[in-house]
Amino acid sequence: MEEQFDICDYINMKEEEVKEVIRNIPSEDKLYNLSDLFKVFGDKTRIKVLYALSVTEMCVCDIARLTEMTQSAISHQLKTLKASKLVKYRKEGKATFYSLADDHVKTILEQGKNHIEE
Amino acid sequence: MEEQFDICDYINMKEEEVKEVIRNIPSEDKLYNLSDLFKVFGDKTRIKVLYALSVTEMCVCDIARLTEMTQSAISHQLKTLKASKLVKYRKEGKATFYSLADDHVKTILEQGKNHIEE
DNA sequence: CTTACATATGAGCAATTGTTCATATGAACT
DNA sequence: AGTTCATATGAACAATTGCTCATATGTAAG
Repeated sequence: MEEQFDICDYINMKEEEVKEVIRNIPSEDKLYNLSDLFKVFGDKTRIKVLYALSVTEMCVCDIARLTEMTQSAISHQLKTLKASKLVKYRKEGKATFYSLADDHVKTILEQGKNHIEE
Repeated sequence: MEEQFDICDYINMKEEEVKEVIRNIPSEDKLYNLSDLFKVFGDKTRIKVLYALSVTEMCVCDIARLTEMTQSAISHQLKTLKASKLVKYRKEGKATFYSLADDHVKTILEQGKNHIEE
């Protein structure tokens, strides 16, 4: 059995706790999805968009206008938000209206706000 | 008054909604803090660490061992987590024991998990 | 079928990020 | 003092990211 990490010699934990920690750490797959989801929230522009959409559905051009970003930048970001299933959309003529996909979005934003506001 | 964004001509919203959207978008300062907080969750290694610490406090070397990362990588990440007030620590001899700063951490992870698991 | 408008998208670039490696700090023990 | 162990930190590098710019797609109206 070879050491692959340059870490300390002793384990400062009870055998039982070690097992529970290992059991508690999600699978690589889940970690990947989870971090990917939070990455999406980790950008000012996207958070602005989400807050805007938490009021009402909006077309791309109005999102751009109210967030003070270019149409292109917003369009790129909406693609990201769509990929994470945080927003959905419907087409109406030339316009595309975006809205929040579900209530998780608001809840996650709310929890984040709680943390920074204390 | 000059146009600074290459967006559409019309506003597809009621005057009232425009006002509410503007009111609802957080200040630059708050957006900065919020996105910065979520950025911290946006990394597999840091999420692993947080899940590990959600079981029990642990010293750096044990975190490294159980997350299968190097001591240095973990130490750097703990610095980030500390800066966001997601973890706290106490020193005991040569070792430093880290633990979750509060329950928001678990709640935020929980909400994220809820979103990806549907 | 043109033209105009709304949105999407690809390439390119600067900025940010996570890891590794080497080294520094600091505590405990001889 | 010197040695060992646990942790922290700085520099460097590859990888990722968010924007801009130019252009493509698609819809509606003339």
